[in-house]
Amino acid sequence: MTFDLFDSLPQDAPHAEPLAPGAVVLRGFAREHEQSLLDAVRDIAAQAPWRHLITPGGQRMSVAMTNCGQLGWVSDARGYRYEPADPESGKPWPAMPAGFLSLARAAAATAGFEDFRPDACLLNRYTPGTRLSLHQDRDELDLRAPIVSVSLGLPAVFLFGGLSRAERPLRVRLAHGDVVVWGGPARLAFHGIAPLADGDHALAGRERINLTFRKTR
DNA sequence: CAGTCGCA
DNA sequence: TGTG
Repeated sequence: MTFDLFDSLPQDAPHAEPLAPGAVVLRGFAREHEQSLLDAVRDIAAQAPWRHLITPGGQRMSVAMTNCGQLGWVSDARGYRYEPADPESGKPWPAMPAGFLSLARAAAATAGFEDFRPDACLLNRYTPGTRLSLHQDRDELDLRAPIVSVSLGLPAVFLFGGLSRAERPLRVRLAHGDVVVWGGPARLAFHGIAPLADGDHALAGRERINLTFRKTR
């Protein structure tokens, strides 16, 4: 990886807001697809219902999760891993909608990561009070590929830290339609979501939906 | 044995 | 709220 997003980005992506080398917020990037994205989320949740996973330490996560794509992220007493089927039903995860794939690819390319081919999409549902404490996405085998994260519904404060837990994270407000991409030198950055403030979104109601695209292998 | 997507 |  020899590129630097601080140098390579802003000209062709006017709404790009660099967070760190290898990390950028694309403001409103997903907005034109808001309705079809939310429709697809409903459809996925009808096949693989939202559920609260248990951490290896035995704690119930406040975020409700489901997945689509070839593989889905799961957590239980045995640890974190990617599974080809929903452990609740034994059925394969719902297919990744074509629109999800093209949006994730376009966002990655805009951020300087060409040819992103995610094989997993984790869907997170936040309601007021829900949080996700600082963590790294390190269960993927292919760390060359970036993470692409799409925000829908209520706004949230995104915590974006460094490669060590001790570095104080930036606090960035993410609104409906914003997309964050991080990879390269930022691929293993610690990140999280502060407790969600109450509110009411015209399309999503009292919820924030986050789509996180990953290439796991 | 390392790490801890949560907690004290 | 930062750190183990």
